[in-house]
Amino acid sequence: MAYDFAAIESKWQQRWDEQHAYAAPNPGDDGFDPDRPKFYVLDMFPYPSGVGLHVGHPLGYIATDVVARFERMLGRNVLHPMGFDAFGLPAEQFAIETGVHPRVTTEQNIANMVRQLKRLGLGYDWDRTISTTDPGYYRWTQWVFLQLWNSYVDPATGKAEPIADLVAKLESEKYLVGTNAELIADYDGLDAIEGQPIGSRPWSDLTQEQRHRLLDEYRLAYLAEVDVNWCPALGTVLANEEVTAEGRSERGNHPVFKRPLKQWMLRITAFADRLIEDLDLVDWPESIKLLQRNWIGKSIGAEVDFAIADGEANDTIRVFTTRPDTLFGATYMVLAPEHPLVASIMTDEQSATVQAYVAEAAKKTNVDRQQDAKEKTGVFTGSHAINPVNGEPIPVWIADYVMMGYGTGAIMAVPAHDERDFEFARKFDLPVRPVVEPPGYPTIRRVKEIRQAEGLSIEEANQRAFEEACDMKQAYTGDGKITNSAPEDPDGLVPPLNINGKSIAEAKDQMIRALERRSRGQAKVQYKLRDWLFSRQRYWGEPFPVLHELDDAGHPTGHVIGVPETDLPVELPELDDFKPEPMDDPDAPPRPPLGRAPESWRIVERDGKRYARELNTMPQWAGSCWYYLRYLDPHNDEAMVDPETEKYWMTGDDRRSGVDLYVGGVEHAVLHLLYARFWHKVLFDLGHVSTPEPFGKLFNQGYIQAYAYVDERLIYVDAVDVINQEGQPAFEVQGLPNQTYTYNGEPVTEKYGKMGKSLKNAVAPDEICEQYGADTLRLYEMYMGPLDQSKPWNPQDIVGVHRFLQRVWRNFVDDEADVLLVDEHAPDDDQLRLLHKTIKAVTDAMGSMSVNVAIAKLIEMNNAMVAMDKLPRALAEDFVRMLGPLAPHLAEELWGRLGFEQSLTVASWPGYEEKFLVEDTVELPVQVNGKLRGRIEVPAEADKDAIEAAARAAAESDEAVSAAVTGKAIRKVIVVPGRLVNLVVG
RNA sequence: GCCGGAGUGGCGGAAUUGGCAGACGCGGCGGAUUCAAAAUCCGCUGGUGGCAACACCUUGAGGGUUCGAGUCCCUCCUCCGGCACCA
Repeated sequence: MAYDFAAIESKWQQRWDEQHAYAAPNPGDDGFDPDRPKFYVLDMFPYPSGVGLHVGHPLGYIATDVVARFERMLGRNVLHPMGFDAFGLPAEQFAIETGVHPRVTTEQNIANMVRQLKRLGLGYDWDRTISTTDPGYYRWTQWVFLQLWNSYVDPATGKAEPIADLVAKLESEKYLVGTNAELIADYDGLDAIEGQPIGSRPWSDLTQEQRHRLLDEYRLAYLAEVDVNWCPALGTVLANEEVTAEGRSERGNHPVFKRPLKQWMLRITAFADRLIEDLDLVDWPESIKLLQRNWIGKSIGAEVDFAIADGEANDTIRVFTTRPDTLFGATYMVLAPEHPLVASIMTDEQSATVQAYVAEAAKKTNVDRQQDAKEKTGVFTGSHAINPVNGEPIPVWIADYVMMGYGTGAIMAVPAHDERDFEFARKFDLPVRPVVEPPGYPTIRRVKEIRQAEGLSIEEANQRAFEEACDMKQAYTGDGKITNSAPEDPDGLVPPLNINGKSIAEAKDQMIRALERRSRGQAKVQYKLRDWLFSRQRYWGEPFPVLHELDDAGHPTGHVIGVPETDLPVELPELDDFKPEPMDDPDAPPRPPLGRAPESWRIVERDGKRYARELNTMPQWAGSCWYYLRYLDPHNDEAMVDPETEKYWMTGDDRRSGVDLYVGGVEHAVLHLLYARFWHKVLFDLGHVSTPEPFGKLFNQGYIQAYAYVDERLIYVDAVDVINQEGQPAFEVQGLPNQTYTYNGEPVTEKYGKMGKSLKNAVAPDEICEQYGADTLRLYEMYMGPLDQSKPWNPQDIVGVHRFLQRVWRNFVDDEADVLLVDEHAPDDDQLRLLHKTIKAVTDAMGSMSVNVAIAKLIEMNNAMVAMDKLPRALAEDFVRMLGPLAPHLAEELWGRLGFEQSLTVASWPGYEEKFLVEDTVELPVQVNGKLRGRIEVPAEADKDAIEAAARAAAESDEAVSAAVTGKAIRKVIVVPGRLVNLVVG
């Protein structure tokens, strides 16, 4: 009988399904063994799309399945779950087009994908599967949201704590409330009148309304008016990543506008520091850590307040700078065009120019601004500000190279030491004053010389000296010593501050302290990270578990209460029409689809008051922020997850905290992976989870790429139907040089990219399973190359691994007689050595996720076994065990034929480590003058002397070695234990 | 522009992390089987020279460290990813 993969695979898939073979027991369940260490291996769960999986999707799933099976083999209690991230725009869009409710299509899509996944023989614990759209699931998404809403970050601890604790601290006057709603704990040192710090008040002085507002300022989930990407044609806000570079919606290509809207926000910025620091706790690719660090974008510097010289006396312009040390070099200031002070500080003469510039800037999108970045533009406001350290008035400009969205939207410009400021100063002929002396350049002395020689002013001499030092080509941003500080203030208003000769780091420090003493600034840490815009005007998402209080007239009062936990979930109402409402007017108020829900859903009465439900829904990312926790205890109605269960799966003694291995694509580097870490930290602070980080080890799999073809209009055509000039299907005979391709007789051009629907080059796994079987597909995908690399799908290569499986089959089973070719004779020493070597290599390779190498070793071993007359049983059994994680169906079948009743792929391998991982002898290469001449076998424990002695013996006895040494003296013997011996002769 | 990562046969890729470069697979060539084809099996397959054993060359380019470099250091080139006026 030939290798009948179809029969074998369906037989075993059915059996695994019936037996719930991959169900992992929780503590307290039947079959739970507390002595087994846990191993939690997780895939990034997919979106259940209507077209199902293509062969690129399961790449990561197969890898985790191999690891899961391997770890199970080593005796661990393995949790390997799968679920679906099913809320979101595509389902809704599809529903709008077809009129079928998204729940229906979602369920169909999930069923289809489960079928596809099972067909690949992936050993998931299907009893634990979840879908984010299931009310039993999103009930807990809402619950987590309420945790956020009911928490604040305490300034003393930096941790999330219940908002009730804040109330208690305010009531006991542990905290007073400052003028800007800041919490003041240690008010001993502040100026006080009658024991109370100026400008601060106790909680008891606040009105009900003020208390409400104050708490809302601190909640981790809050409502705020923010600038959002508003797409009137789609009737919804969009996330930045849903907007194209041209400022249009990714779906439908409609214009997108920036506009302020009141939206739910999550205070992720309160965790910015910890999100950076705790990256040190996890085993993630450095590139991903770097991406997150850059995204959070921490800058350490200072805020400095500049008084306005000739405007209203009270106005100050606050700037953020990372270079407070260069404050003496600030020769002008720049405000972003959107800066709120622009209108009040421009002079009458300049107002027309300024207004024109501001209006022009408002029309530009961010993208235009970037494209215009090469040419700086700006206008003078007519006003001046006072440099707080030398009292000098400097002009205030407006320019769009300063962004309102970062820092304070205003900068002090130091053209001598900032490239952008330099460029701007050159263009508008503003003074450039160097205050950092490049090493080796004596600026101060040179300035003096120039002044004496040419009788120039300080300003002019500085300029000249700087031109010499920097060749006037660019700003000097390197290290150096401070110069030019502390010029005298003619009015004597500002005490001189001399920091000349200090290093940049020292000068930053001194400058900040000086600013603090004068109340003109303070140290400040700035982040690029923004708070997370958390609401969408869509139907197919989680409803918010909050209620808006209404007054008697039915208008919102602005007060919000949380829905009690016992009333969760807030289910999505049934709607006949869930379309978002398109509108032409970009300023019209949004009308989210939930506004069309029946009044019985929208309006709630509680304690005699009327409340309106929130009509926005949560964004796509919400459900995926915590799903890895729900897998642990998916049917729990009492809690998100049982604490004991959470502790067991998320903490391990000898392993990393959290999920032991998390595999997914890089595209989630800064969104999902950052959001999930944020939620996890909140849950950690509140005591709901036991680890500070959710994912101990992260692995990014590469993409499967494939050729794609575009016609003359640059539109992708179905790749499978493209033929080359010989009439062969291009998709099967790939990568040939100098080919011409046609589609329906029309010429097309070959491209190359990520496999997927948009390039029309997707290959369905079902086709491959049909033709070669799931084991072949699994093996091929693992064999293509390193898991973290992108690699081309090449159908020709599939036969290679298929032949391997056929060879394995023939090796074990006689084709004609259908009998086993294995008997009880003992393997000889060479065979055993080969087996040990292979198992060691396979183990090492699997451990380092190099599954492709592990497969190569198995092929090598099988090729060696083919040459044997009959397989010794000991060899055969261990070979099948190693094959188990990679080709589980075939391995199960052979295991059964070897006479075992118990399933192989859920069993552990007893005695594995003692049996194979102990090496007693090692083979060392022997070199003569760096050239390999022979090998010696020495005990693994041998010390340097013993190895040297063995090598000297080989120089006498070993033919090749002695030939190389003959006639020459051994001058030196280099011994690297465990590695090599080198005889230096001459 | 800045920050990452990578360059090895005709192709995908190995190389115990400084120790026989090219494992394993594809493709190619030759052979077996077959009326024939597909499938399958066996042998060869980095380059140059040689009938041959063998010799020499070879990991993007150039230099360096070392008994020994694909691997480490410096300079340059190319490709891929991320960020992009972030003060």
